[in-house]
Amino acid sequence: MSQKPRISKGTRDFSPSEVGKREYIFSIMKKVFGKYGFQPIETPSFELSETLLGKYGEEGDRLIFRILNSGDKMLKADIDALKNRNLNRFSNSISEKALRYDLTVPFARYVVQHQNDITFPFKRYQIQPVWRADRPQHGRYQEFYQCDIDVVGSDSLLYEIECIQIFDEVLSKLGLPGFTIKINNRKVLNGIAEVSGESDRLTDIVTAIDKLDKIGVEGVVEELNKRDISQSCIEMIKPLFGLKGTNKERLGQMSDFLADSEIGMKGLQELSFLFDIMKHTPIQKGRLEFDVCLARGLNYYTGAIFEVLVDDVKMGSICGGGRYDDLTSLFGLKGVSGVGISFGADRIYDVLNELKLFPDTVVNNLSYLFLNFGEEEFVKCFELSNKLREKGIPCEIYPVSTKIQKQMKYANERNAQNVLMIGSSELENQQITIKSMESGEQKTMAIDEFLSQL
RNA sequence: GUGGUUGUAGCUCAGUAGGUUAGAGCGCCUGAUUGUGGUUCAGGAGGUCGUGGGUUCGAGACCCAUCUUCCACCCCA
Repeated sequence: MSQKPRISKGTRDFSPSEVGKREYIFSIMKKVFGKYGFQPIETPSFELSETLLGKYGEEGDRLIFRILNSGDKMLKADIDALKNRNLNRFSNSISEKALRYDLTVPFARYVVQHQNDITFPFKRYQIQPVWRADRPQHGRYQEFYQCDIDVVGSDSLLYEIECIQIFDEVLSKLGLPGFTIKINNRKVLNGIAEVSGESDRLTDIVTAIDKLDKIGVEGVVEELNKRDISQSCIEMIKPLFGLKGTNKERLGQMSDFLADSEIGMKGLQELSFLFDIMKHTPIQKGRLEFDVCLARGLNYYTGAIFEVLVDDVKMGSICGGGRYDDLTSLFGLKGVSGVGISFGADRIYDVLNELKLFPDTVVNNLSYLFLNFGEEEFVKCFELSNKLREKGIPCEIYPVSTKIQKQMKYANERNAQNVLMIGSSELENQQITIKSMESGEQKTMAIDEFLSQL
């Protein structure tokens, strides 16, 4: 009985060229992260449910993949809870583990659990897949990679600066011609809420403003109305949506607006510091931009927030991040401030693909293919293949002595750069024929000469 | 989670109003070409029409369920 091959909703296979491209992205990231002193960690693909549940809000809990208990543990199923439609209780009775939903919460757990072994400030990066039971859409999957870097245990603004440097360096190294690094500060948003007399409605204001890109000024106003924000407040913050001028000018306008808010002014101070320091740093392809309307949905941010947009490509943000003050307190460790950023691997992949920025070498990794002309010839090729591999040159031998036409076709499809031929005449004269698959040219030379020119 | 949308050969898609044996292009295999690929020509293989029910004398087409795809919302990378 054969069955139709299928893969689960929202997942993808990655073929050799795709993995090659992805690894290329990761390798550049890792190199840059390492240069700034970040070290890799990994956490398990699944955690105890209690570690994850309740950390992402009600909406988030719904999207966490849960792992069904197996064996006798199934007997713990709380049938009464099911009958009473108490689904939370029922699912807890049949599941005690869940797939990782993001890298931040497991990281917080890790920091608290290993607090005595860690030297603070602790700088780590983590590149692993995460899972969400979301409904798939273009660019949204149920399994995808996250690349996070975080520093915990210091509230120094130095680390905000490093985040900006890393954004710039990674994305420039990947070849992006231009991108905007948007910066804002939650304290500024706090100040806005405070000044406009709605400080207890911060979350509502933030989620509404966050949609500005998508729904425009009128949309945001409507959204604020829907959320019962007072008219006077709306009128007051509306002008902020259209701030003009340089970063410095905009900061100036904001400082007029926030003059009466201590926290707001603190946020502006932090931002000014960042922009001042960045003057002393060579920045490559990125462009720093202060955007008061940048909000980011996540609620745990308390200081700087970041988002990166690529120029001239229709795509949402490819990176994001920010400062959070109390993430580890969820697991009982208080007073540990952190700042972290995340690279959207899938989106970056799509952008590089669209802009054709992947180098050829990422995909064409087979330098030489030996054709197979028979047993004796094969032995010679085998010897030579070892020598090429000693030099780190990727090569392969065609496995059987079949029609040359077929072997050439294989070379073509494998994207081999060159074909090596040792037939009876070459064997007799200790020679080798090299054919370039791109130009079609070929030449015959002594085997020793071939080896010495590699 | 809410509303909509899609599914026919390996891929992209035709298939009229429900009516014989479900088609095309590309790809694949074989040969023209036993030491030369990406071009050409000739031939060939490949489909339980997503799955399960139902309506009908008869279903790829109509109805229901389910899975999947894509889209909008919620949310998010």
